[in-house]
Amino acid sequence: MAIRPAEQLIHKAAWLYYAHGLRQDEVASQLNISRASVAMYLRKARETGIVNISTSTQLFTDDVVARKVEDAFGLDAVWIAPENAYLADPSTDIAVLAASVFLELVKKGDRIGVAWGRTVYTIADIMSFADLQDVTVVQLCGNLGAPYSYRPDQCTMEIARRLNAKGLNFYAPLVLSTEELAESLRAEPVIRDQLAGIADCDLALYSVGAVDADSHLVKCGALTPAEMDGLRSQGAAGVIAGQIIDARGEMLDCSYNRRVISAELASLRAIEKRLMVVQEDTKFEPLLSAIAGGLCTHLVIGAHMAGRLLQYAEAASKKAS
Amino acid sequence: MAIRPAEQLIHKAAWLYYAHGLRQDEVASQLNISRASVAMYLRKARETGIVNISTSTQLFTDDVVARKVEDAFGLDAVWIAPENAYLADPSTDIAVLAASVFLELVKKGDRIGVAWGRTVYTIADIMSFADLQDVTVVQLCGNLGAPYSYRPDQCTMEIARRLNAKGLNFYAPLVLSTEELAESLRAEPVIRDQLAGIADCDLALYSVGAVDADSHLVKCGALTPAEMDGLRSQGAAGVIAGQIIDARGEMLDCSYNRRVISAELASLRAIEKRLMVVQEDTKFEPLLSAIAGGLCTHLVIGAHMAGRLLQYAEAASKKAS
DNA sequence: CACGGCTCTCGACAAAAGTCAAATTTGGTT
DNA sequence: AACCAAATTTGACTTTTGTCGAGAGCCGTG
Repeated sequence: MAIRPAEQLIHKAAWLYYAHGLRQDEVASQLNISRASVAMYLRKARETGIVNISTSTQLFTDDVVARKVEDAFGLDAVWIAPENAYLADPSTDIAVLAASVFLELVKKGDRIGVAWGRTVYTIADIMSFADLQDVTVVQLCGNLGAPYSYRPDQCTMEIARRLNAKGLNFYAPLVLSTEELAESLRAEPVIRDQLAGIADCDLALYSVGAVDADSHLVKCGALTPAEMDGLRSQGAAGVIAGQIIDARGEMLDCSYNRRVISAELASLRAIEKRLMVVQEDTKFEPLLSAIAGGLCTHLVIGAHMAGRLLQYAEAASKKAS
Repeated sequence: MAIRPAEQLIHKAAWLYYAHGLRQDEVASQLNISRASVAMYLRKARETGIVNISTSTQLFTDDVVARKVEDAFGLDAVWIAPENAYLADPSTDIAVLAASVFLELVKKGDRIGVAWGRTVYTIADIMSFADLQDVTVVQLCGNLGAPYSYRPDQCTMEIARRLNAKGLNFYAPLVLSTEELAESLRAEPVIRDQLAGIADCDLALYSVGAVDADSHLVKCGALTPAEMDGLRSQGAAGVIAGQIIDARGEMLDCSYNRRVISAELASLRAIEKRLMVVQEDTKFEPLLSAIAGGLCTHLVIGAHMAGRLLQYAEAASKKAS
């Protein structure tokens, strides 16, 4: 990377420009360099996280609907991206919101668990940079081969890079061919330590997957569409960190789950802040299961999904009374 | 202030521009308003603290000298503004740095004590805006009349305004004419509560004053130059929140101090983070006294002052050995 | 209902910031 | 010492942003 004096210059330029409010040409003459260089330094400063530009996500929690969802499902905080008037692509809006919320939740010294999926990767991709030297980002589940562009380790590393944090990868496959092999691999010191360290996280970031042929598990070849169907008829309701959960949010008792190397649900529940982000409206049932299983304390969803959740909660409470 | 829909628009504009990275004209067409309005909304968003632009103060603590000062005086953190190559007015640089450091130290839910003086007011004046709704800013000392533009309550209120926080003022004069009156006023429930609440603060912001005719105490008429001289010969070494301290950083035993309504030193010491900012090089002795009295855990000073502190510490350790 | 007084909005211009290819410096290697 | 490759810097150009006065809309009041 850049050597010492360059770092220094970037910092000085950022300081004069953002803190003192000088114009770029003023900064340039102060530092005896051209204005173009100043512009470049400033871009680097933003990319390095030396300067931080963050917008409050207040408005998205202030929403009445968000409050209702919090109450109905006993969640700590809910953010709702208004799907209507905003952007062409609503799912981008959810990801941008999720990235902001994530950065708001991260604190110095934190240990962060990151799972895997299109949603998580999208978030990592649009997340702005920050300078959190003493943060550790740990991978929550084993790796999957290359056919897909967003692999578990990539999610972890990309987020670590953006935060200027340490990334801790999982050097094991997500799923193995026999239960015995998975068992012995889990007993390996390297893997065991990594798994044990998950419960020590302060914050987790994941989504929940649907149990259908579109799932990453199918696309990556971990499961065939037929196997997926079979699991569904056995009660599979969602996918968390590469593992199949049932409607109560508990691990489904099946061979696949026993062959997987990933975070135990108990470890995930031990994490104080569990940020779940759901982009697709089709993931209603999986989300319900995850909430039921206590796998989520903080939630980022779209307006439509929020509506469905509320509708469901109201129906449930009516039936109860 | 602005009504609801306007707030909403500001927020949306800020969101699309800063979080999504759209251009102003794109935001304008999204929201069906002119680009000029977008520019105006964005300015308001910055002024309201809906968007936060902060630059890391890392570089100023990373300094070797800063480390040495920390070690020599047992301080938690020291920031040094390099006085040479930067700006025309070095004292502005210290204030800007102090404001950034202050904003970095403030956390949600904090209670902040603010004292009074030119330094504090300068910091308040250049501090950028933030949106910390659940923060309380309390005034550390009684009020002084109007001849001066920066009164204690103004310092408090201005900082509260910038943070979008609650301001808690002190409705009592800083200094009274008799000790008896001060005594009874301190016993008043309103005042007593305020004084008692100071020890509950999480963060304090103050400077230290010099004991000379330039002091605010003299300029505001609380003391005459002659009285000031007298106090100095009695051992006065500095001014903290309107009170006179001696070289050990303890309250000087004098009539003036007994007539003052202000935070007790013990309350100040009970505050976890005590951020002291010193702009003028002439305040070397007062600063030493304040440090000696444990009135400061975090320190923002200029390079020259840092040099003098180190020189002093080295001389002291040499004598000791 | 017409009249100020008020804020909000817009168009046009000026100022500032971003970009890119060419030139220059830097650091390392033969 | 000479050379090359990579990184840095710059000037010239384009795009984007800030600003200001004019005009439009919106009350409460006489």
